[in-house]
Amino acid sequence: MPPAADPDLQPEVLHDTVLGWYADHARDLAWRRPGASAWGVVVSEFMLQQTPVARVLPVWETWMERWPTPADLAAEPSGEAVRAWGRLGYPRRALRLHAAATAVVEEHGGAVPSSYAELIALPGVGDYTAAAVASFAFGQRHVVLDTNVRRVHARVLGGVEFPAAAPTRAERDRAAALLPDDEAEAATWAVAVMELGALVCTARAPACERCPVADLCRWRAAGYPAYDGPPRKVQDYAGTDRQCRGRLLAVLRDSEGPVHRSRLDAAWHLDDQRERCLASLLADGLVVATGPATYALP
DNA sequence: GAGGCGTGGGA
DNA sequence: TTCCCAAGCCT
Repeated sequence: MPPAADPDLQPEVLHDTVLGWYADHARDLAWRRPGASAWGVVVSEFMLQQTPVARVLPVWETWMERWPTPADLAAEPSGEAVRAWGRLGYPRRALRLHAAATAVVEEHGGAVPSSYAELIALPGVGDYTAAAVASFAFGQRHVVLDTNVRRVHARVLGGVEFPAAAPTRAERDRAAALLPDDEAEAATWAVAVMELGALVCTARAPACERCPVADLCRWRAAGYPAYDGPPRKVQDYAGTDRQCRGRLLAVLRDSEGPVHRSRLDAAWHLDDQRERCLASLLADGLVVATGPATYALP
């Protein structure tokens, strides 16, 4: 067998190393257990979009107990999903999950579809979530490109600290080239690389001393060059419409029935901003007007 | 394609 | 305390 151009990055070596590490270090997350349903995986993926695992766990448990199937959720008003979403953040995800459950019932007989094409057609399901569900719930071979995977690839393969702001074609091709040929192995590879990024190759403090592929890592080999790309944008929060919307929605979430406008007025001090945010919540369908001056969850 | 969209916690 | 970031999606 001829020597590879870059023996450090033989795919088989990376596969074996990462898969071996995953076998020993994978977290025992509820949605990964053998008995977990495809619906359970879908629910977890919606909740995990931009929200840490630790905060998702308890909500996922109560959610799945209350709505063990898509039909169970679809049978309730979407407002119940928003209420049960609690403080996970980005509550439009709750609305989309409810809409996805409805679509599963109406278009797929109540069973979560298994193909990428059908999955990505569901509300709130983008490229990542479609690939993740097809891979994790159905064992298929897909490029699963989330923030963890992108960071691991940027470092180990690209030799840089962070990936570009948005996935590039080159990144996608690189990930595809590295995907194991075997379907089952590819599915495990996808979750294993994600887990490595989540537990070891983290954004702020990578634990290279615990990393199974440290010896293969180009970023490490290059001496950990500092990030020199465009500024990575951090979102402001205090005083933004997002915070205002959150305050308003919290009032409705914590109330049994419709609330009077005065309750919302007390939740935010700036009149113009409060009105604008209430209007946007109504437009999003997160809030409905139940009377001349009363509002409720849908 | 850039910007909007929640919330909480660790460093 | 402040800053950064956490399994994205949609317009």
